[in-house]
Amino acid sequence: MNAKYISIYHKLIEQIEKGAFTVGSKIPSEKLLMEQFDVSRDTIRKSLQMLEQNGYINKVKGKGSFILDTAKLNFPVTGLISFKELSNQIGREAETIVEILEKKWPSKFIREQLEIDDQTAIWKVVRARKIDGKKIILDKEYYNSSYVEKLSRSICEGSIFDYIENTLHLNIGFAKKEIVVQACTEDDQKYLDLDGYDMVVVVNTFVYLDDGSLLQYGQSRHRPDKFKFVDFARRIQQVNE
Amino acid sequence: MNAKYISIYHKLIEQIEKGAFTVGSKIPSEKLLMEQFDVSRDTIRKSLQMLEQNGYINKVKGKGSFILDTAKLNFPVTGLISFKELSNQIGREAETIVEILEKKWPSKFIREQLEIDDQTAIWKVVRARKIDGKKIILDKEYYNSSYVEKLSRSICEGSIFDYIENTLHLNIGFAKKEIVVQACTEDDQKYLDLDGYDMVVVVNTFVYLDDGSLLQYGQSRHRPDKFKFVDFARRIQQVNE
DNA sequence: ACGCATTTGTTCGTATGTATC
DNA sequence: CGATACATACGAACAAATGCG
Repeated sequence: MNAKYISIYHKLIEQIEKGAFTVGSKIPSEKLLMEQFDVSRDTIRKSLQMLEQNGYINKVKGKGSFILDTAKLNFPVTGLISFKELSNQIGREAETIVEILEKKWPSKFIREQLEIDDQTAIWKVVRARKIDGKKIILDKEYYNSSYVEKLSRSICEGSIFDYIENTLHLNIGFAKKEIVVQACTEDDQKYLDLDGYDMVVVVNTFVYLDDGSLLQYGQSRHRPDKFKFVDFARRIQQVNE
Repeated sequence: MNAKYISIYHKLIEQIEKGAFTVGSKIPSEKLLMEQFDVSRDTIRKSLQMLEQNGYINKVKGKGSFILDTAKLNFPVTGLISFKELSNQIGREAETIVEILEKKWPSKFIREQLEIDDQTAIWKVVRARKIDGKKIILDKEYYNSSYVEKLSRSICEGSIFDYIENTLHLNIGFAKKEIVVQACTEDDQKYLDLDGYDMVVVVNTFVYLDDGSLLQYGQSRHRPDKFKFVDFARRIQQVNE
């Protein structure tokens, strides 16, 4: 079903995570991989480019592609990842409590964030996230109901993204996140176990569909001592002329 | 000097930022761009892929490539960018005060972070960053002296990265950043105008050279109300099999 | 210092698949 | 259905960096 280069990308990740190559060592050359997978160089290069962009390898001209220490780089937190995927990865007991679920008309603030008029209803979802018995994240999300017509409590207890992608068959395209720190609000105190902290880390998120339309605005509010964001970045190519 | 696709990438950015295309509109098709720049489709596609990855456009199969609202997406903060580049971009009066500059033997903590032994000297640089008259960022950086032999006060007052790339001709490859929030330390109180805040946002950074060797470990400590981090992410391709 | 083999980087060409309109 | 536009895949050639003898 998938493109060859994507399936090779996943196969290589599997090998890397299995420890088939030691950290700092070279992976087979493009020529060898071509033969192993019986594909063209173009296809292998696309797979390797994905590995490079996602921080698995570092390519050096004339030398080869080297495995990076993904454990040390504390992967992956950059990018779009849902709370459910995250809790699966960290392997800790996590629980989601749906505090509010309602379809309503948008306030001025939400109209501005979602770029809609007052004739477009929205779904408002507020969920507290419990890890190791403490409520440390408060997620407030607003969905454009033109794209998500119906939401239920049971969907919200699982992964809304799962529902959007696999049931509604909408394709998430990209997202913008903004991280700031704010004084905590009454809602934070009401829904979170703040443990004395008077500030929260706020991650504002705008999620767009494949075709560029704005699906969701969300605020993820974290207790400061439990927040961590990891980013992997490559140096942007410079102009030499 | 540069590769064609990189120079076309920069030319297209220039056009986009000049407002040659309106937000939400299509840019010329790959076929047209091929003719305009007189290059192959492969070259154009590489340029467009870079634009897409850096959040300038959104490509939709069968439709075209659409301009994203880069102003709204609040560019660019993701990725590697030095304080000097940043202050140029935001266009505010910014000043750097070099508080500490010394070559010394590494502590145990720094040895672990930089993955060196106690025979490798390090450069320690502490700089306060003043914006609009207030010291709001404290940068503590440690460089492996095997790569950076000499540092001077005047270099530190400008951009150390400039010096590393343009004078030492070392190529920065990639970096890992980690964002956390911590209680402020004595140093924070000593060097920053904290304005009553008792927490700081800490960005831990590991900067690697082209060949994968670790050049720098740094802590960038920010007053919480003045901190903002923006991230642009694309949905990672899923397995469909 | 030099040439040669290896490896990745860039560019071109061509063909076919798939989504949109 | 046909035209357009982007996606995937293969092949080929040369450039540039590296390592070795």
